[in-house]
Amino acid sequence: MKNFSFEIIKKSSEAPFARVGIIHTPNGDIETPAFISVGTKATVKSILPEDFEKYVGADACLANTYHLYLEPGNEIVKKHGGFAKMMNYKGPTFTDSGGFQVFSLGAAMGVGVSKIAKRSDLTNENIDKNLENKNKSFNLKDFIISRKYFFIEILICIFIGFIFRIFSEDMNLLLNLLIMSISFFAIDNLFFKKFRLNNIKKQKSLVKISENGVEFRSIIDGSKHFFTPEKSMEIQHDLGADIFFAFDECTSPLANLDYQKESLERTHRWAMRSLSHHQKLGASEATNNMQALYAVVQGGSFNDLRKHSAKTLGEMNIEINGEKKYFDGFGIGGSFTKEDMAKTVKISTENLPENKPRHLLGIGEIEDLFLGIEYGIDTFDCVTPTRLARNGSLYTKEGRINLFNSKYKNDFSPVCDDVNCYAHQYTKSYLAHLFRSKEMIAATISSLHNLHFIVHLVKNIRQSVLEDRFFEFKKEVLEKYNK
RNA sequence: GCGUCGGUGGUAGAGUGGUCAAUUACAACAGACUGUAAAUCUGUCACCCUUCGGGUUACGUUGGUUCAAAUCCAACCCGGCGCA
Repeated sequence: MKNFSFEIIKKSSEAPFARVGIIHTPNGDIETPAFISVGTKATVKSILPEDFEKYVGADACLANTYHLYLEPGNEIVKKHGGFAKMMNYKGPTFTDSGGFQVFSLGAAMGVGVSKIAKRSDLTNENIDKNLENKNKSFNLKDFIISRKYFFIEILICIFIGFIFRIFSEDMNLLLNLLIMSISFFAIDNLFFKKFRLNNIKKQKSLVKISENGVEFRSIIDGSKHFFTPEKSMEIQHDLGADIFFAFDECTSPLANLDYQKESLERTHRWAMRSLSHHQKLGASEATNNMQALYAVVQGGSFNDLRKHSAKTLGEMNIEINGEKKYFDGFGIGGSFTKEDMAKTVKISTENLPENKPRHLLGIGEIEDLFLGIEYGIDTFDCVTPTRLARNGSLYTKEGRINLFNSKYKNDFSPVCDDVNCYAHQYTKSYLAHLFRSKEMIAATISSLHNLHFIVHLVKNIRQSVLEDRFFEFKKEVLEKYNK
């Protein structure tokens, strides 16, 4: 059984940052660049773990701390000997720290913000609105809109106020107003409750961030849980992945510079606490392995912050018995616009130590994979292939298709023209039928296909770097895909 | 034959005098999805005009009452049930 290490086999002669390497882990090697499939709750959704190994040909998979902590609970996972054993998966594994849920259940909750923002959304107005949402829990406008007969209620109250005035003419105006407002709430609650429009109510954030950590509300039952960097480390030690991440905050793309700065510094302090607690915990009790810990570079779309973050985390260390312990690798996280992605990734990687692996968190569209590799990314993970697959979208060399479109009812061509792909043996028409009739294996076949497609695309990009024809391959693939 | 209940958009099924081109669900047709609140979500869904908006025809058929009818009345047609 090997300990964690990373070796670079070749640096691209064309793209100055691109490289080919191997990450050695106790559970096998990952030939980089590689796409890591996501299996949030210790299952790659809709696929049997054995089929995942057999048909996808992926090098590794990634699970999530927050989700496994809530269900079935890290103690239970630990008793299985880690999540990989639990799901009978034999390859290398990752766990995410729960840092992404700080965003997805927090700033993004019910607001319709994705971590990849469109530049058009990044107006000052939206950024201000984002701040407002954070500061205000009561919104007068929503209060009024949600009451269908608000003005009738007001009229009734004014009428009541009027009557009171008639009966005692010397009544204090303030008292009169008080009576009116009390009667408003009384009437509102007694008679107009059923006319409230609840769908206007925004869903509230499920997280509260403080210096010490993050208070989460369970998405399952609403119960309160407090994550600190130490707690995240402990859970991830129980989950027993080969590679895991320091607890961080994934900020909203709508956050302004001041907030990004404040959050970044906190994420750095959390990184230090993660590193030190990881060393204190030692080898994972679940697996008896010393896991590899990655820090997460943040800083949004701001160049200075990204550079600062990469440098700080790259140098961060803790001295144990006279030996300095550093992070084993680095994740690049956070949010940015599509346009800023290249710049952001480049600034991050060029300021990180060269001999350590870099993982681009949650990125995985076709163009982005080329982009990431071009700028020195070694591993990716992304939910897109499996989520799209479940929703009826498939990757093809000619672009993405939606199998729900009526034209596929009569399309008898194979789902995939790669004979090595499991989906090759079925027609699009059949798969379209499975989707329309809501049959479960629609998701299975599609997920196998999409994962196979992406995993092998990255493998092919790796090969193209080895053969010094990265740009040629990129052009060939993207031209066809975006046609 | 008598009695009784009913006939609403592709389907199921609300509405029972103006707020109704008609709630809702399903189906259909599109779109979205980037460290998984996601087998999810959004939009369109009578016809016409250029969007706001406006116009036309529509709740079995025909006629009536009314300023106003899917909604009330009458006759007819069709269906379920009960009795002969």
